[in-house]
Formats: sequence, C-alpha cells, structure tokens
Amino acid sequence: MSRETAARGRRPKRGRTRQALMDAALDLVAKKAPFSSLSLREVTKRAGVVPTAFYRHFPDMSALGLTLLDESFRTLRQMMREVRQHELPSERMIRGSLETFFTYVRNNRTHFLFVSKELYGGSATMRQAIRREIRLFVSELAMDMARFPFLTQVSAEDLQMMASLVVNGVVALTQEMLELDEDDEAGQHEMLILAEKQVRLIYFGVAQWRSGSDQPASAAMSAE
Amino acid sequence: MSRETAARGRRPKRGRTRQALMDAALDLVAKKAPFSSLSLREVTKRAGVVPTAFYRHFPDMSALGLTLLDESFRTLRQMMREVRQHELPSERMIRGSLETFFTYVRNNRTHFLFVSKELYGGSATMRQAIRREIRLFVSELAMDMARFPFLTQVSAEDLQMMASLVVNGVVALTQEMLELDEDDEAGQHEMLILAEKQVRLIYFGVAQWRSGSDQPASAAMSAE
DNA sequence: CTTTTTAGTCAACACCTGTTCACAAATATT
DNA sequence: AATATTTGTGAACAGGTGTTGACTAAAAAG
Repeated sequence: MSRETAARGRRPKRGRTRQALMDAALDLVAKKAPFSSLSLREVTKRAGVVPTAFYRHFPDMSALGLTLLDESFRTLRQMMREVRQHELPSERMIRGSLETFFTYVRNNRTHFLFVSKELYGGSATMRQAIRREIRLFVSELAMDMARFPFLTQVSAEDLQMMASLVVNGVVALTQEMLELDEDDEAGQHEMLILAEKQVRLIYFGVAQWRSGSDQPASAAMSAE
Repeated sequence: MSRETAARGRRPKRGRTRQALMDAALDLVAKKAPFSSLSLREVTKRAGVVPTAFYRHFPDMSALGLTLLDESFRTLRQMMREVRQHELPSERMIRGSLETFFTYVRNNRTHFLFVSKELYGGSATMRQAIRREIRLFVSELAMDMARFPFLTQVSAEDLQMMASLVVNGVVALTQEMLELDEDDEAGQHEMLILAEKQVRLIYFGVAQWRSGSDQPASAAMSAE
C-alpha cells in the first residue's frame, strides 16, 4: 500500500511514459484516424496518463509526430542496411530483398501505417521529411543497381529514374498490403509475387534500354 | 433596412449553399488539414453560413466527404473519356495522354488534392471507394494498351500489371506535382518529361517482354 | 541522509465541438 | 393572394479540446 498503490498510485515507470505516449499514438493511428486528427487528451488517455503529463515529454502534438517519424525511419534504415548486406546472387537478389522488406512491413505494421498516412495527409513539414527519406532510399537503390551485371551500361540518370519507378511500385504495393487483414497470408504472398514481377519487368526494360538495335525508347526520349 | 439588411440579412442563394459547403470543404482541404480533421463548424463558417444550416444539405461530415469524392470522380472520368477519344498515332499517344492528364490536374487542383489526401488518410469507406476507382482506371488503360501495335502479343495479365505500374507512377508523380507551387511551370514541365520517360520505359520493357531470345524475365517469373 | 531535479497528479480556464429545438425568411404550390 | 415547403437563423446544451499553475511523489545528485 505504501510502496505500490496499484490502481491510483503513482507508478514510477522510469521514463517509460514517453514511449507509452508514442505507442499510444501509433496504436490510435493504426486503428483509427490519421495522426493529424488525434487529440492530445486522447493519446494521454490511452497511454494511461493524465493530459498534463504529456508536456513533460513533448511541447505539443506535432513534436510527438516528428519523433514518431524519426522512430519509423530508424526502422526503415535498419531494414535497408540488412537488405544491402545480404549480397545474394542477382538471380535471387530481387526476391530476397522484397522478402526482407515485406517482412519488415509485417513486423512494424504500425510504423508503416503511420508513415503511409502521413505521406500525403500529414503536415507540410512531415510530408517533406518523408519524401526526403524516400528520395534517399531511391538514391541508395540506384547505387546498388549500378553494380548489377546487366545494368552496368545504363546511365546514372536512367538508373535513378528506374529506381524511383521501383520504389513507387513498392510503396504502392506496401500501402495496398497494409489494407489487407493482418493475417491474410495468402494475400500478402500474392503481393510479393506481384511486386517481384513488376520489379523484374522494370529491370528487364532498362537492361534492354540501349542494347536494342533501333533504340526506340531512348530516341523518343531525347526528342523533347 | 426593412427589405435588405445587407450585412446580416438572409440571402436567398437558391440552393447554392450546398455547393458553397462543398467548395468551402475543398478549400480547407487544399490549404489546411486533411478532410478527416475538418470540423463541421469550420466548414460552415467558411461557407458563410450558420452551423445548423449544414444539416439542411448533409446528415453529417462523412456524407459531405462522399459527395466530394463523387464530384472528384466525375472530373476524373470525364478526363479519361477525353484522353481516350483522342486517338493519336502511337508516337504522340503517350505524351498527349499525359499532357491532358496533367492539365486536368492543374485545372482541378483542389479535387485531386482532396482525393490524394483521402487515398491513405481517409476513412475506410473512402479509401475503398478511391482504390476501386483506381483499379477501374487501370483496367481501362490495360484495354487501351492492348490495341497498341507492339503490345498485341502481351498476355492480358501482363498488360494489367503493366497498366498498374503506369498508374502507380502517374499517381506518385501527381502527388509530387501537387506539392509544387501552383504556378511553378518549370517544375511541372519537368514532371511531365519524367512521367513520359517512365511510361516509355515500361512500354518498352513489356514490348520486349517475350520477344527476346532468352526470355530471362518471363522464365524467372514463372518459376515461382 | 538531505537536497535537487525529474515526472507525475489535480483543478480550473476559455474555447471549440456536434447536435437539438423553436422560429422566421424565402421560395414554391395552390 | 393564401398556403405550404424549403432553407437559413439564433440560443442553448453537454461534452471534448489545449494549456495554465500550484502541488507532490519518486528518482538522482550532493
């Protein structure tokens, strides 16, 4: 009683409230509205904390949002690193990368859900931050692709465009995957297959980009 | 004073309030938060109407949202029709279609902004409705592509995939274009060029899909 | 152990929210 | 011209909102 007045008492938690607030916000975003329509009180209530406690950790909601964004990006970059160091033979490369990616999506559903909803629905600074991160993602992918045996002849510019095509496709598929039920394994597998198909198509298209005899694409392109 | 108390008096408007409410909501979405975080009072205030007047036209905000969605889709389908009946030679086809599309985006900025933000940030029913419309868009595009001379050999399934790739790309570029300043013509032109480049790449990739000697892509694909 | 700093509670505020109801003006119908 | 219907008004409600300030328990620092 004196040490732990369980129900109403003040639990120490040792700075764990901050994380509780972040988790609460993520939860609410995942199963309710986008972050921008969450209220401070709503978040604190779910975190099991009185409203005013919020200010001990964040100046306002938008600060929470940016922190959440940061946390999500950390996850994303970690995944990127994991994908890159796999170094599979080019045959299994695409499939392997996509598999790790989608596994990450499954295991960090709330993070991806959060980013997904903020990409176009969030505040200006949020959108900007996310798009910056995506651009970075594209650049890294373009660099990786440059080492592909059958892409060595492609210009850096074309690689960049190709990478953004791939990322666009994966982003779109990710968002569709997030719409699926959490344990719809069949649907998720189907998405993986489709993603691989699409990526392969792009790779194949670019690989042939300048190796054809008539080069219709590049010719038409430079005609602007 | 007795007939027309100008400032405070009751203007007839003849059912024009409904449209005023819709326009107000679009305006707010365009320059502020996503639709889901708009308040009824906010909308009525901007429409120059007392809050209770809202209920004369819509049962609640979500009904307004669905109506807005409907209006936006009408715009989109009209554009689709316009693009399809142009019937340009395949050389200029891609460019022409993209030009009409992006012109529509410019001329209906608020509608596209609305749809863009609701695609992932909106309510479940909204997201569902939008994605349904996009799928429809993809199917129509796939049918159009089937008549392309150099795509006649491609299977319907592959065409569908290819079309969704194109639409994904265009959607992504549209969203990026909406981030641009309204009168940044240079940036918008650049987007058009990039879009054409991407679409051409996809077309080219698929056209070569099964015409190569070793067919690496299709072989790898069917190996699932 | 004593002091200081951190991290939580509680009460209160001014404001904004959706929605109701009774009323009146503008328009449509007869 | 008289009546009925639609459409906008104004006051009022119960409740949610962000933020303040003074207070106190718990943890860290001395």
